[in-house]
Amino acid sequence: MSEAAFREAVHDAVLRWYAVAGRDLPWRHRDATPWGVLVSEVMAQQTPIARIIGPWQAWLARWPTPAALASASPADVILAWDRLGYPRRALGLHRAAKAMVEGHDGQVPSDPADLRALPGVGEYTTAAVSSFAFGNPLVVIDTNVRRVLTRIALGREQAAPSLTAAERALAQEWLPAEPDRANAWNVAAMELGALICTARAPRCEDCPVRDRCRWVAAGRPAYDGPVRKGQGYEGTDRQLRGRILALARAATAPLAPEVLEGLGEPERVARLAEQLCAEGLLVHSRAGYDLPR
DNA sequence: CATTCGTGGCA
DNA sequence: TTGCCAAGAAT
Repeated sequence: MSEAAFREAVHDAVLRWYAVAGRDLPWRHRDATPWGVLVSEVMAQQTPIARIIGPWQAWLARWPTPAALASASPADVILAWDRLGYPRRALGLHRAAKAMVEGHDGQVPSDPADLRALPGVGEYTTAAVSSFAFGNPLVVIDTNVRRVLTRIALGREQAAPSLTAAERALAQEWLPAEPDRANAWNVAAMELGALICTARAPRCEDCPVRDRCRWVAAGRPAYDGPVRKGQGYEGTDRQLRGRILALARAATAPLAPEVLEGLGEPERVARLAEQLCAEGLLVHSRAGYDLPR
């Protein structure tokens, strides 16, 4: 069997699997707008899908268009983001909404270059919105797709720590030529990685391509490559920033200095609070630190 | 190219 | 119990 025929056989099996096993996520509905798709993609960056469904629905109900969000205050945006994590994403979405009002007639741009220019929109999100919202079949490469292709096509457990040119070429090679099929493959490959071909404890018994997967055929050999550095969280700046912002979200008035003292060394707390101000997540007035209301 | 940037659930 | 990791982007 040629490599092209191998790919096509995998496509067929995964697409058939997706048709019956794919999740009914709200941004996949026919009435979902490009704006809804964009919001879902930004929320999903490094945050589990299960945790964003509720917030996504609330967000779209409150701000159904880029113009609606552009009119909100940064504080409302940060509060609505709640605890999805990496709150700079919320500010990025807010700035992106303003940019769409200013430069794109209040619409999510369909031109990939215009999408890519929006704050918080990188290579992945550009491709995802292009494919899922506009039917423009750019190759979508996220952590799921990387893992799926690494296992099925290369027979290895994990992809390299960072996306390589070879991986991009592989994913492009694996993208079906026919546009509709390419778009369907993009979402189906991601879904397979999310539900079956998971990082830990993959459910190979339930995999539609278990009989074709080169990793399974090789006996599921363990990852043999550069050691990945764990994220680490306890005691980090990230943790403390999160605590500062959590206090600000819960407060209805500027945070008094003594409130912040309990979080750690005053110098460090002040440094991080100032950093949060520089990023637009807080403002510093005589009364103390507060959300940018 | 390596780091930084939240939060929470689960093996 | 705790380390791992989840639809990345920016620097």
